[in-house]
Amino acid sequence: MDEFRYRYNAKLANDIERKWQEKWLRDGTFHAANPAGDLVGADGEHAGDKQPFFVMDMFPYPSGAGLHVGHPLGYIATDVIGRFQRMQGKNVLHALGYDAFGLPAEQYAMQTGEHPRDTTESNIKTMREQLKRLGLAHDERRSFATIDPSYVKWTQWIFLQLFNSYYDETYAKENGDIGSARPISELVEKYESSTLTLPEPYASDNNLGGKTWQNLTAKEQSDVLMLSRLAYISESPVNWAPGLGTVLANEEVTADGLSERGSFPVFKKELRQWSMRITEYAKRLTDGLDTIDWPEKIKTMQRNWIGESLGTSIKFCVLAPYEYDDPNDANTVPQVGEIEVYTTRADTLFGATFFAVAPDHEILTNVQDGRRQSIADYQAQAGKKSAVEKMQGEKTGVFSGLYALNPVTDMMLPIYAADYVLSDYGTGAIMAVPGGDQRDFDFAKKYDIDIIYTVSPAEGLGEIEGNAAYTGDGVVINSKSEHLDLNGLDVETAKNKMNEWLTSRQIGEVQTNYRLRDWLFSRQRYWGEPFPIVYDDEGVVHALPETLLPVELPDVPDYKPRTFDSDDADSAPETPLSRNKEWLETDLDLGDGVKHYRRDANTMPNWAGSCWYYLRYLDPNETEHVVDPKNDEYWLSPFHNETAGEAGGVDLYVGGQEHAVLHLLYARFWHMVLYDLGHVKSKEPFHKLFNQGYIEAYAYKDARGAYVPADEIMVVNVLGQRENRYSWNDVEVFEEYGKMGKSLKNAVTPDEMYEQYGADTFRLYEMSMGPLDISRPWNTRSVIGAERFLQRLWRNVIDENTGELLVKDTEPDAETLKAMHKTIHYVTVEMREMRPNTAIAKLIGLNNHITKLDVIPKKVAENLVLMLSPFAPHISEELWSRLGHEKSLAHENFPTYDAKYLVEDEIESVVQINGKIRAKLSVSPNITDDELEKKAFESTKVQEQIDGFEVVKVIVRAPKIISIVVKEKVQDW
RNA sequence: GCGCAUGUGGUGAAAUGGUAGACACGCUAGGUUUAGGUCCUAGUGCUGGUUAACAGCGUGGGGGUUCAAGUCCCUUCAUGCGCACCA
Repeated sequence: MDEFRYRYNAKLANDIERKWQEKWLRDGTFHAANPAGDLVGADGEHAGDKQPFFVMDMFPYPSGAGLHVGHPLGYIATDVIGRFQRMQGKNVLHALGYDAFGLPAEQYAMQTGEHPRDTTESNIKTMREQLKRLGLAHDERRSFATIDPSYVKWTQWIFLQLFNSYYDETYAKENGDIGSARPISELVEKYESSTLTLPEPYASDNNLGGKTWQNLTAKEQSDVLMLSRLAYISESPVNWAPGLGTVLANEEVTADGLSERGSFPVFKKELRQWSMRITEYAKRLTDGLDTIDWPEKIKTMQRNWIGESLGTSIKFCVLAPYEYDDPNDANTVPQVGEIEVYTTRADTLFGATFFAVAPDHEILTNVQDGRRQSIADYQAQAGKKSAVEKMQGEKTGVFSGLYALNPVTDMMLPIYAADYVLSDYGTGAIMAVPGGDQRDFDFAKKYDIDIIYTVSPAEGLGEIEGNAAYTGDGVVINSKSEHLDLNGLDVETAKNKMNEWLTSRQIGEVQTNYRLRDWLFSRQRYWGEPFPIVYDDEGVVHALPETLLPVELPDVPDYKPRTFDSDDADSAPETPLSRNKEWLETDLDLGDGVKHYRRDANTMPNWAGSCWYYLRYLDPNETEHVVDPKNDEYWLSPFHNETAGEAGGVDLYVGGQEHAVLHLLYARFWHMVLYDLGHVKSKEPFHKLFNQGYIEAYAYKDARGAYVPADEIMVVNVLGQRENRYSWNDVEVFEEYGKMGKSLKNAVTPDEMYEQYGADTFRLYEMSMGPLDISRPWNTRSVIGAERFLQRLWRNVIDENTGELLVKDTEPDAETLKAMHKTIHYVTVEMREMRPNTAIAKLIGLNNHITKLDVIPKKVAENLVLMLSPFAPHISEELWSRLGHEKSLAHENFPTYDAKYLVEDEIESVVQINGKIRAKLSVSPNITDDELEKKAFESTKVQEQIDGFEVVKVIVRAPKIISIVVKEKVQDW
C-alpha cells in the first residue's frame, strides 16, 4: 500500500488545498492595497504604483438551498482572470459580499419559522464555507452583507442623497446633460427668490396662500418639493400584488401582468408610494450604453426597456357638436378644449380618420350628458380586463361624441375611448391612422371607419389595400390639401416637411419620448432597509440627519407580510413595520427641539443594497464618505488603467444575464446621481460586463412525471435505434435537459467534487468545459480528465514513490523550447480573450509533450506551473514551492515568450487541385510564392494529378497553400 | 408576430475565408498489476477497401459568391433567449 504514496489524488489534493488556503489567509496574499484609508498597503498612497484592476461577481443571494456545481462557475472564472491579471503586474481587487435582504430570505425564514436575520446569517456562513474550499483569491477584509448596520447606513444615506436632490433641466443643458442632479436647497432658493414660479396648482391658486414660496405652509412647501425630489412620494397607480402583499416596480411585473416572483396577479391601484425619478435619466441611460463594453444583447434589452423614440407632439382642437350642429362645418361647432397626441409618424396625418384615447383620458370629462353612461360603462369594463385579455382579445372602444379637428385637412375626426391606448405612454391619446398602423386598422374595420393609405410601396398597394395596414417604406400618396402637399415624397422627407409645417403653425413640436416609467421604490415587507424618513404631526416629510443613520429594523411581533387572496384587487397593503407602535411613533430632535414624529413603515426593495455594493468593496470600513474620493479615483475613474474607458467603472463584471434591466439599470441610475452630486468620478459603474453561461444538466422523469435520481440512471441502447433509452430500477424513464436543482434530482454539489477530486480538479474541469458565455451540460463522468492532467503534471515533477523532485536544471531541447514558447504565446492570448477552455487545452498539450521526455527541464516545468496557477492554484503553489521557491507564485510574472521560437524550420504546405487536397509538401516557412509554385509542380504527385489536364490558374499563398485550377484538355485530333 | 443567438463525431468541444474535428470524455486493442480499478502505449468522423495503400462523403436542409466556405451572402427548418397593443 505504500506504493504511490506521493501520487496526486483526492486525498493529497485536499491536504495541499487546505494548507495553501490557510497560508494565503495568514499571509494576506490577496489583500489589495488602497491609496487611502485603513486598507493602504505597504507602499502607502501609491498602492505600489501598480495599475488597478477591479474584477467583480454579481452579488450572491444566500438562499437556504445550498450550492450546486453550477453556482461557482462565474466565481471561478473571475478568480482565474483576477489571478492572471495579478500575474500581469496589476493590483487586483476581488472580493465577495452578500445580498441578504429581500423576498427569498424572508420566505425561507417563514418556512423555517426563524427570524430572517438568523436564517440569513446562517445561510451566509454556510455559503462562505462552501466557497472557501474553492481557493478563491479574494480580499476577505472587503467582504460584507447588505444587512450589516454599517452598510445599511450608507444605503440609507444614498437614498437621502436622492431625496435631497432634484433634476435641474437648465443646469443639465448648460453642462452638456451632465451634473443635472442638484441639491434640493438650490430649488428652494429659486422658489424663494422667485427665479422659478411655483408649480400648479400652487402658482395660480390664491386659496393656497398666494403665489409665493414664503406664504406657503410648511406642509405645502413639503408637497411642492416632493414634486421635484429624485426620491419622492406620490399618489399614483402602482402595481399591487395582493397575493404577495406588496407593491412592485414595473420591471418586476411580466408582460402578462404577473409578478416575476411567484407569478401572482398584479393590479393597478392608486396608492401613496415611494418612487425614484429614473425617467429624468432616460436619455443618459440610453446614451451611456455607447460608452461601455457590454454584450450587445444586454444593451439592446436596456434600450428597449427605456424605449427612446423620436416623434412629434401635436395639438388638436376638440369639438363637441350638439345634435343640431352640422358636423361637417367645423365653424359652427363649439370647441370644448384641446387634445395632444404623440406620434412617430407625423407624415401620416392626412391618413388620420379617427382618434383613440385611453379610457381614463381627461378629455372624456367633456362628453355630453347623453354619452356619460356609455363612457362610464366602458371605463368600468376596461378596468376589469387583465393584461392578457386586453392583448389577445379584439380591440374595443366606444364613441365619445367628441371630434378632433385635423388641422391639415380641416376634417372632423371622431374620438373613441379605447383600451388599446395606454394611459401612461405618450399623452394617452393617439391620432389613429388605419392605413398605416395595424392596430388602428383592426379598430377601423370593426367600427367601420374610413381607411386612407398615405404611403404606397413602389410596386403599388395591391392586395394590401383593404386587408391590412401598410407600415413599410414607399411613396407618399393621398396627402394633399390647400395647406400642404406631401404627395410623391419619401416617408422621411414627408415627415420632415410635416414637422416643419406643424412647428411653424405652433400646433406641433418635435419631441423625444421614453417608455421608461419611474421606479417604484417602496415595499410592504419586513426584510428590507427602513426608510430614513419621518413625518411630523402636520404630515411634513423630514429626512433624518446622517447622525441618526442607520435606522435599524425594529423587532415586530410578526414579520410576515399581510397577504390577500391573489385576485382580491380591492385589498390594500399593510406593512409589517407598522405593527411596532413604539418604533413607529417616536420623539426626535431634528435640530429644532424634541418633537413627535411617525416613521415611514415601508422598506426598500432588495435592489437598493445591490445598487451600490461595488463601491463598498473599495472602502468597506469607511465611515466619513460613501467611498473615500482617493480610493474611488484610483479604482474607478475614467482611464484608470489601460483597458478602462472614458466612462470608467469596474473593469470586469461577471454574472448571468437575468439582471439585464433590473439591477443593471437601477445601479447605473444611482451611479449617475452620485456622479452628478460629486461623490464618484466615473460616469458608469461597470465598464465591461460579461455574461457567463449556465451549467445545466439532464433530469429524468418516470411515466407519472416524478423525477428520479439522475445518478442512478441506466442507459439502454437498443440496437438499430438512434436514440438512447433510459431506465431506473428497471422502469423506463425519460430524459429532459435544463436546470440543475435539488427538486429535479440532478444536483451535484461542490462538496461532492471536493471530496472525490479536490478543488483544483473541479475548477479546472469547469473552466475547460467550453466557452465561458455558453451554457453547457454538467457531466460528472468527464471530470476525471481534469484530474488525470493534474496527476500527469505532478508525476512529471514529483516521483510518486519517493516524493523526490524529478526535474533537472537542464537546457530544454530545441523542440521543447519551441513548444514552451508557443504555449506561452497562445495561453497569454487566450487568457486576455477570456477563453480558458482553449488555454487549458494548450497547457495539456505542453504537458503531454514533456511527458515523453526522459528528463524534464526545470524551466519548462516552472513555466507550466505558473501558467496553470490561475486555474489550479493550490497544486501550482505546491509544485512551485517544491521547485525551490519560497514565495507564493501569486505575484510572480506570468511567463513571457520569445517570438524567435514561434517560427518553425519546416512547415507543411498544402497543394489543392480544383479545391481538393492532393499533395502535401514540407517547406521552409520563408519560402517565396515562386519557389513554392516551382516545388509544387516538381512534385510527382502533383504531376500525376494534372497529367492530361490544362492548368488554368494558380494561386499561391506561401508558405501555407497553393491552389491549382485545371480543366480537361480539349483534344485536338 | 418582431428581434437576436445557436445548430460541427457517440459526448463536451477546437478551427485570422486556406489541411474540419485541437484538447478532453467515452469506446476498442495491447501492456503493467496474482481481481477490479488505477497507470502506460496505440487506435478511434462516416462509408467502401483486407487491419493496408487509397478513394468517396462529411459542419441542420437548399442555393450562391470564391481558386478555396463550418466561417461571407440569400433562403429554409429546428432549438434557445429577449420583446410584444409603446402610437
